[in-house]
Parts: sequence; C-alpha cells; structure tokens
Amino acid sequence: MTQPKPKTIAVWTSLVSANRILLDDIEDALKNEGLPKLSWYDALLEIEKAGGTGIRPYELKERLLLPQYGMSRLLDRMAKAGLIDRLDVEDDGRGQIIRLTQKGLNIRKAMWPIYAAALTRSVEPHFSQAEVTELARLLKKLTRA
Amino acid sequence: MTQPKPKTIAVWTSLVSANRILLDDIEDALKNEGLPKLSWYDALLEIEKAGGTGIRPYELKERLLLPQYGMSRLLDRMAKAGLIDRLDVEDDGRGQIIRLTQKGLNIRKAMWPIYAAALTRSVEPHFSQAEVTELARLLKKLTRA
DNA sequence: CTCAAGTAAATGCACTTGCATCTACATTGC
DNA sequence: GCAATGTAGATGCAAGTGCATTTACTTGAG
Repeated sequence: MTQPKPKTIAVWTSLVSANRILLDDIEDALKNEGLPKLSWYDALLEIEKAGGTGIRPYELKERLLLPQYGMSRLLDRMAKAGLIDRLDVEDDGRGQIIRLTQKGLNIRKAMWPIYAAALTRSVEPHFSQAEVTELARLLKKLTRA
Repeated sequence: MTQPKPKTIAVWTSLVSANRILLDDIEDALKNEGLPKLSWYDALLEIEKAGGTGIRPYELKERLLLPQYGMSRLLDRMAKAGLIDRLDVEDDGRGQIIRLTQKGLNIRKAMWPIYAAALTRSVEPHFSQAEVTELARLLKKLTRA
C-alpha cells in the first residue's frame, strides 16, 4: 500500500483547516452584511464575464465545478431573486442562455468589498510578499491532475 | 477599502480549487469502496484517540470545528450505524460520553488505506520533498487567527 | 434552599444537496 | 423520414444542514 509521507498528511490537514477558516470568515462577513453566499458570487462573476452574450448553464457548471442539478437549482434561486435572466436559445430548443440583470451586477459589486476585506485580513498578515508568491505557486501545482 | 493584492487572490482561488479537487478525489475513492464519508473518518479517529475514557460531544465539536447541532446529528447517524456508543456521564446528567465500538474501529481502519492512497496520488507526484515541506509550513500559517 | 443564569445536547422547520430519473430537443445512421 | 442514441436541463424523493428554540440538567448568588 502507498503510505503517504508525514509531510503529505500535514499538507492535507492544514489545507483543509486553512480552507475552512478562510471560508467561514468570508461567509460570516457576507452574512453580516445581508449579502448572498460566496457560491453566488462565483456564479455572478462568471456570468458577468460572459457579458451581453450570456452563457449556457452547461458551460457555467463546468467552470464552477458544480453538478448539473446543483447548477440548475442555483440558477433557479438566482432567477427568483432577480439576479439573472434565463433566455431561450435561438438554435437549440433544449437550452437557455443566462445573463446578469442590473440587480445581479449591483449585488456582485456590493459583495466584493466585503469579500476582499475578509480575504485580505485572513491572508496578508501572515506572510511576506515572497511567501504569498511561493504559496500561490505551490498551491497551483495541486490543481492540475 | 482594503484591496487584496493579486497574489492574495491567487492564493485563495488556488486554495479553494486544490481543496475541492483533493476532497472530491478522496470522497470518490471512499464511495467506490462503499465506505463512509471523510467527515466520519475525522470523527471516528478523534473518538479513537480518546480511547477507553471516551470523549464528550462538546469537546468533539470543538476539535472537529462542527456546529453543535451538526455534531449531535453526526453522532446520531454514527450510533445508528453501530460505530459508536453513547454512555451516560456519572457526574453530569446533561451529558454523554462517546466511545468507539469495535465496528467503528474496523471501519476507521478500513477507510485509512483508501484515504491514504488517494491523498498520496493527489499530492506527492506534484512536488519535491522540499516543496511539500515548504507548502505544509506556509499553509499552517494560515490556520492561526 | 431557591431562583436566575449558564451549559450540554436534541429537535422542528425550512432550505439545500445528492441521486436517479425524466422530459424535451438534437444528432446520427439507415 | 424515422428509430436509436446523445445532450441540456428539470425534478421527485431521501438525506443533510442551518437556524432558532427547547429540554434537561448544573452552578452560583442571595
């Protein structure tokens, strides 16, 4: 059997903890401001990037790494909240195109300062500039299969 | 407003991705073997560490960073699955003591090789020994407020 | 002792997620 | 054209989670 090295375990446990701590901090900050959850931010931003052309749910789910049913329901809730429009596609009767509404854009923009501030205070105090760079480099290596 | 540096954002986004990728890989491996989820592993291991003395739910929830109701329900499910015993406490009528059953221990032990193998193959190929050490060091810094 | 305040754990309810399946349309091969 | 297969997205149901509150006990002040 392939036993992991102790350092490998240390990487994993601290990765999980770090993720939980930062995530909780950011989510708390957003909740305190009465803003949507972070997962909405990611979706809103991705839809915003797609611009006037919009984006199809199946593309969105791939970028956000969500399961198909999860994407479908997230879009339901965001549509109900008036943050997106769902439009029919010209040449594919099965599909739809998602576009950000003005309200969606406003919410996305309102979330950013809260998100950014939480992120900054959770990360920057711990590191020198060189360390942040190195950490980003090493973490990125983990994200490729 | 406190704008995060670009590298800070890079740390966060790659942290989230790395966490998701490894977590999904480990969870898939466990599911393929018909074993419980990773969150059960953590709880089982913590209870195992407490040994014959057992451990109180309120202590467990602090170590696992779970909300009180989450802990309560996780213990419900693990008890229903026969992996733990819940015993009354001598000197505190409100409380209970959690102890691992033999079955709980067996399951925890059965999970480890699967967990370990997934972890190893998701982490070690990407790094030199020096890099793993450095990554562990840097990540640990993020876990302290 | 007694009452107020505190702590351990459970729980009702609404919402979210996972899984499997379903519906609707599109594409391919004959 | 039209069956068979494929793909986009929705959905019923069971299980899990979050929030607020409740229940049961303990502790501490007077």
